[in-house]
Amino acid sequence: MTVTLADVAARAQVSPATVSRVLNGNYPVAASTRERVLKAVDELDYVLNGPASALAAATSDLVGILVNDIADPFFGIMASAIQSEIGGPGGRAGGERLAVVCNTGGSPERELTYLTLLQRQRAAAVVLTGGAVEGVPHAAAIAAKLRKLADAGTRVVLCGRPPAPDTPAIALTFDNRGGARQLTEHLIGLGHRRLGYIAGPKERTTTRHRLEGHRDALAAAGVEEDPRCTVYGRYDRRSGYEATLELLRRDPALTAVVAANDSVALGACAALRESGLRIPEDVSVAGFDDLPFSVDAVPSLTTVRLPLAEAGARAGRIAMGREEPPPGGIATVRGELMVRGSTGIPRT
Amino acid sequence: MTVTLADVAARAQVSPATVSRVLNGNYPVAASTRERVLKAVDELDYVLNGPASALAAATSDLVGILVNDIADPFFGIMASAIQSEIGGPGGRAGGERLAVVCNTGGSPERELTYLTLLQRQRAAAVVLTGGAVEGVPHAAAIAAKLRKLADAGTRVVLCGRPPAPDTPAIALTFDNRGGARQLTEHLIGLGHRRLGYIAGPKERTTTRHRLEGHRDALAAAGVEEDPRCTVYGRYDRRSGYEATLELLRRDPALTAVVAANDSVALGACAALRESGLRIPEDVSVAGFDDLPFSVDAVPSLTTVRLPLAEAGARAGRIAMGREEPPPGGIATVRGELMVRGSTGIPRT
DNA sequence: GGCCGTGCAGCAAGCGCTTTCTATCAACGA
DNA sequence: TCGTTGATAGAAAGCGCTTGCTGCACGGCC
Repeated sequence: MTVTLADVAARAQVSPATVSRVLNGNYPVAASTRERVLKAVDELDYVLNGPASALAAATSDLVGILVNDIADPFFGIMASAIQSEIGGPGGRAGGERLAVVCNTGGSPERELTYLTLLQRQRAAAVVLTGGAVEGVPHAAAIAAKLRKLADAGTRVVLCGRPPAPDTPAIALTFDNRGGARQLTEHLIGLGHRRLGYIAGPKERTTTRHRLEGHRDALAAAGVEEDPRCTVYGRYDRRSGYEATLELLRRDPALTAVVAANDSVALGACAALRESGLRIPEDVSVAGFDDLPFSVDAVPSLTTVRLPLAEAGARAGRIAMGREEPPPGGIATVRGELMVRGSTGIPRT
Repeated sequence: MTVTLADVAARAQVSPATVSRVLNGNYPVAASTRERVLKAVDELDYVLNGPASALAAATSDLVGILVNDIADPFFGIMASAIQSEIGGPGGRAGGERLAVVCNTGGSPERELTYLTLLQRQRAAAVVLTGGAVEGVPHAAAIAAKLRKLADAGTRVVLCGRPPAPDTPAIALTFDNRGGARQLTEHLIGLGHRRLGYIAGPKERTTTRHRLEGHRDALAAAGVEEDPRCTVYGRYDRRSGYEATLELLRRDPALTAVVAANDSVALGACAALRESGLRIPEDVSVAGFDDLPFSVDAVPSLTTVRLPLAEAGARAGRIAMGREEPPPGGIATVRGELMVRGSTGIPRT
């Protein structure tokens, strides 16, 4: 059968307690004893029983990372950065932790279930990334769960998600609103007045904030906004493609398309091109996030760069207690406008 | 303190054993009793203690997914597909399992450490994705670990990775060699004779197989190959950019660039464009994988489509024991040549 | 010389759950 | 009416580890 602590103890001629202490290194053990134990561990190829250890110590080395869509680099980049700080193998942290990336698909139910699963595993920390789904029942349920997790000693960090009120969760929030505003201001500054907006899924905070920023800019510039110029969709390329065709149908004279994110913007570009429109001569296109492929689009995409990796790394450190949480438990992370080739002055 | 099974039992006026049986549903319990128990669970907001349960039952509901780079959609797509079949919340499988995505960064050491961590957690299954690192010590160490995992009852599946000899691991291998060969044959068929090849990291199986397929095609067509026409790099855009400049320096007259994957190809496109070369009029470019953004490149990328999602889903099902493993434990998954706008006849 | 502080190691009591074995009880056929 | 059987429920023994407390030896100190 599998090797247990007791087997190692027997081989090293010490008590199980001593083996445990050698392995955990949290109690003085004579050097000679330690060596004997380590030798036995090695010879027997002993691997600690995680569940047993977690049970006895009432702690776990699991850290959960919740993402909306793991196939989307937006989340992949953040998850990667978080994980690199979590420790895990190769991380700088001593204790080896298992970072668990969970794919919620953007569904609040699955999010909740994953949180329960993590609670069940007595996770050491949980990082929730990306926009939340709005709506009282969901928000309340998630908040309640986060509170319970925190009560049980799990550190909870939100990365790229608005703060969860009445919750001990630390929030690193992206300034989606400000970024979107800057972007649209840029377009307005170029002379655009007829802008189409392709939003994300309707009930997401990210969607709402970006849209609000866009509208703020329009309002500030005195550009009146036709609600028909906003189309809702998903955060993917396909959605951008379809929404753009729809926008073009509604207003063939629009001169700019602002997309909810870069993938959507790429889909928009494809649709415009197929419609015989040049970018940016006929129609300007702007994205959001500045994912790695955006600079490679032709023309390269004007967008708002979000420091995904930096934010993720910081969230990871906070989750591990290796960095002070921001004052008030909330920090706003700003984006940076990247003006590139896909936006220009409107056609006359 | 936290609520335990005993608390629930007390409240429902039954024994802990009965509560356990209700929760696991693997033993007859009278309907009335079950209801009483479930009510108590609900009222107390009881959450099972995972470690304790795993310890007592000697099983765990953790499933590990190892990926080389979680920020790369290649792995994100596979991981997403695997996870969707693993069960997890929302999955069709009844038992709720926690899918753990582990980011190895392509390092065999970290891979090994993650495997140990999963072994420690007594994972129910492990899926390793993507190419392996070649080299006897590593391969042997990984094989030994896989054997040990399998011995301990963990199901081991390789997805998009060559079979691990002397190992009970089920392998779903991509036909990288065949795909690469087809791709290069396509280019040769167009009339290209001076092809540059941008390979991935030198010690990876994926790199080697794709390169071999490329060379097979060249050899079969009687095109003699200059080793200077192959440049090694990483599997990212940057690498493609730099490698292309290098290739151009070595042979300004080349008419086609074959890249190790789509990201690399995109970088190659950028470099060519900056060098004043048109695609495909001056130089053809081909990628591999057919990631979602590849069709949006301008011109859209000729590449080999790998059924990442399908393969991942299948790997997930096999890992869960919901699908028969292929005969011999090995299946080859073929790619499909996607001819698009980035390849054309060579300039004269 | 007796005492005590110090440094290490062991004992043993759990951690919260699962599961085997046993007990109970009602129904039922003989 | 009684033994038998089937369906449930409970008692209790762990699962493999951690850790508070105890035990012991050694050396320095008064």
